[in-house]
Amino acid sequence: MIEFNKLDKAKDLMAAYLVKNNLKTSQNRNIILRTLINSQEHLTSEELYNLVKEEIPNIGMATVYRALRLFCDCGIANELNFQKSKSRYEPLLDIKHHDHLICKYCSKVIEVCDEEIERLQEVLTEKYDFIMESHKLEIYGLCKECQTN
Amino acid sequence: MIEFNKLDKAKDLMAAYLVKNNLKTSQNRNIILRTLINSQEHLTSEELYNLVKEEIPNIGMATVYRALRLFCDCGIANELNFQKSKSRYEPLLDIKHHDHLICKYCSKVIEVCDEEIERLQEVLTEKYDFIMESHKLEIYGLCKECQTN
DNA sequence: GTTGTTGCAAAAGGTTTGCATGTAT
DNA sequence: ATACATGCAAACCTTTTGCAACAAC
Repeated sequence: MIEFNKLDKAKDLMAAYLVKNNLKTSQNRNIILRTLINSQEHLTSEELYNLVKEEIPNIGMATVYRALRLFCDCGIANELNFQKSKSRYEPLLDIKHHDHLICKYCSKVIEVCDEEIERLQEVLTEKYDFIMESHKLEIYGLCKECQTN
Repeated sequence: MIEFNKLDKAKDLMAAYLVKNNLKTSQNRNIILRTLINSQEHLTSEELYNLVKEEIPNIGMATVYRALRLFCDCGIANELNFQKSKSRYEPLLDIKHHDHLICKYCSKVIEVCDEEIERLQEVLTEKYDFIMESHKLEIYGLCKECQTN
């Protein structure tokens, strides 16, 4: 059984995008990409910046932002806006659309998927002659662990 | 048939909140409240500020922000964050929880409600032993009118 | 050699806060 | 008379941008 390698797939996606847009490869961007993909969390730009800084001490915040925008354009990452004025980013590879349960107390994010809700959303939008391009469902509350505290 | 008066209800809610927290009434805040409630749109703070300015030319932006925070604390209004770094506010009175269809082209917001989706969200959260406190469903796409353009 | 990438600093954009003054109780 | 509300300006925080130096092709 061959283990699927997310990072390689991300690199391929990015390489194709770079070629298509006449952009150049860069060491820094590759490291930012690896750091984002290997982290299983939904990082803020600042968290990602701090992680990357361990490897590239003099990296600039702007470089991280520019890389993140490029990853979103490639389809490698997704920008999430759970709360005002602080974006988080999630790798997008080979995951179906999913929703988020967000714990208000520990800030943990649980990814969930419900086919029936997805289907009903389509029915709902059709009722309004609305063409759905994307959607997000966020449920805020108290996770299992925080309930005991 | 007596028409339900949203503004009066909002005023009552606010009055109770002010008393409970030893706050004072204010002319400006009342005008901001009326302007918000009477507008049926999802205003940004700036849009609200500009509307209020017609009545109180020298009103400050800070006053609008302070009022909006208070309205949210009262349960009179709800802060929406459809896109990064620009909040919109909707009056909350006597409306059931609802979701939003947001047109990416004309920025129109359609309020919708689907009981079945609401119910399935409860089932979903129970599956994860998650206690839901609030949730939001936002569907982005192309509204009926924009499809013909 | 040309052009994209980077770090830095400055700017931008939305929101909040400090402070002296005004206003409600 | 006390303490909250206000307008103004400055501060704040996240994100973007201009620019000269650097790196990839």
